[in-house]
Amino acid sequence: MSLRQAQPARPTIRDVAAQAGVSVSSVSRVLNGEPHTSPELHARIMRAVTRLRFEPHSAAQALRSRESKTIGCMVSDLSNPLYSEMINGAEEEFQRAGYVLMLAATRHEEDRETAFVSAVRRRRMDGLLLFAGDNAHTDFTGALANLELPCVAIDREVPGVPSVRADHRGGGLEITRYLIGLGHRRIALLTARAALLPSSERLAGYRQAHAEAKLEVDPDLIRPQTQGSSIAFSDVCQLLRGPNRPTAIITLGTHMLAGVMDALSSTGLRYPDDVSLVCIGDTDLARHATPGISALTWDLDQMGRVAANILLERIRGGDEARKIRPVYLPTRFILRHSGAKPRAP
Amino acid sequence: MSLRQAQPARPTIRDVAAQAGVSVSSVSRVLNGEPHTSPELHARIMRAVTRLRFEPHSAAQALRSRESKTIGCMVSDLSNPLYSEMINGAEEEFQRAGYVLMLAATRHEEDRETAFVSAVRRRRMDGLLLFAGDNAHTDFTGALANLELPCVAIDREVPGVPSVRADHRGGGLEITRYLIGLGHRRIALLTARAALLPSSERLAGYRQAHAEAKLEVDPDLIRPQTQGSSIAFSDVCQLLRGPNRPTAIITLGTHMLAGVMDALSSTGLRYPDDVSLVCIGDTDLARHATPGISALTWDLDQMGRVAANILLERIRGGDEARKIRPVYLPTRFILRHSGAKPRAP
DNA sequence: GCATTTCCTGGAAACGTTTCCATACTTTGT
DNA sequence: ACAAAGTATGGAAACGTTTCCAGGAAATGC
Repeated sequence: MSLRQAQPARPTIRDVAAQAGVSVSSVSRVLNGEPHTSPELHARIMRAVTRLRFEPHSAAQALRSRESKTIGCMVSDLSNPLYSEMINGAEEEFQRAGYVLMLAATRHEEDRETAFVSAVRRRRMDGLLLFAGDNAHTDFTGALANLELPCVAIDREVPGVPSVRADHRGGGLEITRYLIGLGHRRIALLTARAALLPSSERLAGYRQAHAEAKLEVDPDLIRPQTQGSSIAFSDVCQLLRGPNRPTAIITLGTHMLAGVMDALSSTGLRYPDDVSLVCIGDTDLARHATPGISALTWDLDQMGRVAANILLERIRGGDEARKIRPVYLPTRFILRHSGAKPRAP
Repeated sequence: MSLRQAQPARPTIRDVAAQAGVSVSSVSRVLNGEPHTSPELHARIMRAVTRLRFEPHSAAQALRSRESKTIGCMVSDLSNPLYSEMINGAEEEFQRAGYVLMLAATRHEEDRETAFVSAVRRRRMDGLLLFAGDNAHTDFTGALANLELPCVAIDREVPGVPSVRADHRGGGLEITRYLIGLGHRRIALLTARAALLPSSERLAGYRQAHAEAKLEVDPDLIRPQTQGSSIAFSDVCQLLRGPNRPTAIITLGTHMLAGVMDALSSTGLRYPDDVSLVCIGDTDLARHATPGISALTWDLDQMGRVAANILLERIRGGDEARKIRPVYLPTRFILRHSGAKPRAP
């Protein structure tokens, strides 16, 4: 008598075949819906399957058939609502197509990224969905190139990999134009590190708007943030207390708006009178702050779904799977009451 | 010449053995760090492994060794930040232990729940992490009982399954006592459906606080919400416009606070003067609304980690894996300025 | 110096599917 | 009526590991 309780052995396809009095191959054919199976055979086998509560062993299936019905999904941070909403949409599409999602959070560490790529290879996953990540991780993108696996990137540029992106450049352009149009000349930009595609794109839009208006960009006003609200807080305090302070702030990062608002109350300044504000993401905070905060947003759920479907298409090996030109989703600027003309100095 | 490019065959353990001039079993032993392997053998094999870039096929491993190094994770809604933060913590622990997370969003549909349990069985996952779900889904919990698999539930009651729970009862008690202490007698409770454990527990706390103060609970003030902010909005409007309106509102659901705030501005009422407010979750909105909103919260990341480690412990089959008494994590009440004495009627 | 144990290694049988091939039986075309 | 083509089934060989078993070499006990 062993310590570990002997598990009641699970039925195999062989048991089903025996129970139904047919061959193993017939069971496999019926279960996979192949043609050339008679109705009686089908019925007999299905009866045996339900009686024995047979469930095929997917490792065996994967081993033999060389597909795991599994999608890898790599994201820097699962708790970022921007990402989790996209994943939510993508997962729904994968589920519908019979795939299961395998998730890994990389926390922007290249080691974890390569480790996950390794897991993707060993597990023979059928596809890989990549979320925004650091462009500087070239070892990783190199490993990816050798992967020979259907991939789709979301808001990330990887050579040879098709991507789905929000039009962050256009969005950055639009909000900067808006602020410049109000009369602002010193517009601070709080953004994530430029190594992330959305940040660099928005920055490009910001610069373009300045160029159009023949304005110089003061590099001191561009503040890449490595973390969330805490860093934004001190950075903004410094900006606002310094000489020649900005008259508008664009905050382009999850949770960063909170830091900015802290900094405002800490310095005793108010929006929109003292500074104009524009943030990213149509969050509860942006919507319900008083006054409401103008926000740049786009359809996250949709973005996840689009990416998932492109990936599924690639896995199925459709001909159009060849094209790797990025797909762009539009951004939308929600105008609220956090912007005003700058006061005369 | 076939259409599909012939993939360069990946090396198998046999290739490694040939390359190193040893037997397949020796390669397996070395790779799995078993004892009784000489240093030279080890070196020769590792050299062959790196030269060939060998990566074991995990389906084959799973088939033979009967463990998939995979954890299933079932959650109703991935985009709910409460959940995604817990998952984030749990995933980190699993990653550290060499497991990969397989995720499924069930959207509270029992079909999807049972479908995922089936996937868990077919894929021979090593464990299952269950997030808050509908207690009424007894078919599902029944299927779970037959699963014979290490499980841990988070904020969910499943017979025979150990769980990790926040002390929602205590939290509900604390905030209701606080409001009663301020003098409130008509306290509305907006909560998710009572079929979810956190809701029912908080409701119990709410009732207990009333009982302690020898107060009747007006059932009309308890408003289970099926959806997010939109429903809360109309429900609160109705409550506030009706006769004998509540003097305090407890909102216990993600995004529900936003709906309540909409309802307030729509009815022209203000907090804390006209109504006191308490919400769940230390969100950006609660923190930065003016005035700040008192919130009931707990450590989500920690909760995910604790659950993950209990599950890992169970998988390893430790003796103490037997105990299934729930583990409780404390809640914390963050007092801000959304509460005041009710005005004299 | 011989019997026993311990250490290292190789051979081969699983694990549970899918898929190729062969075969017996039908149908179709002429 | 006979060849050819098609349909339904079974047998057996993969797929790539781990693990059991056996056996030779080395170390240990007397």
